[in-house]
Amino acid sequence: MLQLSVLLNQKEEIIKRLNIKHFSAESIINEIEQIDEKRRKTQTELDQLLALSNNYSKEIGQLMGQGKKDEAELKKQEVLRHKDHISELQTQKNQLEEELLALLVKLPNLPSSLVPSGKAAEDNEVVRTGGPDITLYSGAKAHWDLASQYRLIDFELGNKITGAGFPVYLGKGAQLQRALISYFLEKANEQGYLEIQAPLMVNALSGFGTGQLPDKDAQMYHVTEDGFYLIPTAEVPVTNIYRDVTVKEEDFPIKLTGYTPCFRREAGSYGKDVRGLNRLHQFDKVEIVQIAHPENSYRILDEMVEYVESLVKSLGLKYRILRLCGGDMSFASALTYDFEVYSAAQQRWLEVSSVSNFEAFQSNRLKLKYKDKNGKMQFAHTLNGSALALPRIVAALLETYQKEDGIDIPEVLWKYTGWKRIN
RNA sequence: GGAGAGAUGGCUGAGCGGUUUAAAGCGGCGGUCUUGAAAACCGUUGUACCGAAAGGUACCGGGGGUUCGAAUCCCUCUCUCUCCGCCA
Repeated sequence: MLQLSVLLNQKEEIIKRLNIKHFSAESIINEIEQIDEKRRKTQTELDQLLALSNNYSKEIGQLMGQGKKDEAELKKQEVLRHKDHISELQTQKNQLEEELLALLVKLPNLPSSLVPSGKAAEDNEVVRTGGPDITLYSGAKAHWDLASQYRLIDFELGNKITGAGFPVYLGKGAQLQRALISYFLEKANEQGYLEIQAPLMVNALSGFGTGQLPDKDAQMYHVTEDGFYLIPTAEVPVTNIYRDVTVKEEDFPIKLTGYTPCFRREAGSYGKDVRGLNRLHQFDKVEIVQIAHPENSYRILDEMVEYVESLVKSLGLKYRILRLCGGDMSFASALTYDFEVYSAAQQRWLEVSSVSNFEAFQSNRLKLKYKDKNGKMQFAHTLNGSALALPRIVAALLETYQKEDGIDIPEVLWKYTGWKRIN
């Protein structure tokens, strides 16, 4: 959520920058301006009346103490004259505040100055490409065929138990999942991230804090009976640890990591996008989160990108890093780098990580602050990234390392799997 | 799931409906003293909003109500603790 004071002071600039996200903000901001003005007026008037009535009440108390009941009674009548007006103003003020929030929440975060203008995925900027070139033997298979040939993943079974997009991993398929999770967590620990096991369901306040709610909730499974949401990413519970928290300036940066399954409804997806492991309703992911001093957040974003790159590299996958354009980035992000690995058999790029700086956008919703050197409260910056999401990594691993008689897995995983080859 | 008790500032913990403008202690910050420190003593101590400022308003788990006036009384929700039941 953008800060109201900033919004009103730099109106033109903000409208211009939101254009990069292809969001026209002018009418919303104008409306905000009007409502805010009404809100201020209402509060000033209300506060004056409350002050008046508080004073009368105090006097009544004193008069009662002195036994001057008649005088007290007169004052009571005086206060009663304003009572209706006070409650009217109070209702009005609450209403205006609600309206204001409802509008504020509609505005996406401002893109940083590095964000390329552009409408869709094709307009993303390739920052760099890395990893080995892959030449497959003729007759190489897509990961879904490999998965069933070696009995690693049973999509049909998941279909039976739950529905499409909930695969069942078996044997070495399941072990590979566990190995990747352990590997990613151990690496994050080495980098100083505190490992967290967080709830897989969150309440609405948490969903609001990180920006999934309101309006963007079509992506989440909703447990209506209890008012909970299944998390679409560990970002939600992990970042919300710091909701309503004032951190000490010297504690920056706060580094957290967590493995969780992620649940996404993915309404409207179809075709080759959802084939095999390409897009699932439930998948595993290790997430890294940082809470940072505003002065350092972009240096930290670079650091996180470097870290994620080291992971992808260590798995020997061909990859590329994209700087997302305004049209392709998320609502809450100021700058996002996506990592894609090459699916050799499908001959397409698959997104396996998204690393973002949200600046103060989430903090403002979370009320996540620190006290600066002058003793003023300021919003912290939040960042997060996948490190990494498993299914597409598995898809790329299977396809990249397939031979005619088996699949070799990267050496870094051996100590977690206990074996080197699928055959 | 049932019964009972509770939720007060950074922490502990008082608080007959009206000098509560939330006591006191601890902690934090500043100062005096000291070569330095400790001790002692003095002062200070939250957040949000309105206001150019002076100042004002709100906040005692959340929401609502009674009252001229609510931390205090009533309703309701949430959470915590104790006991019982169930259970990995």
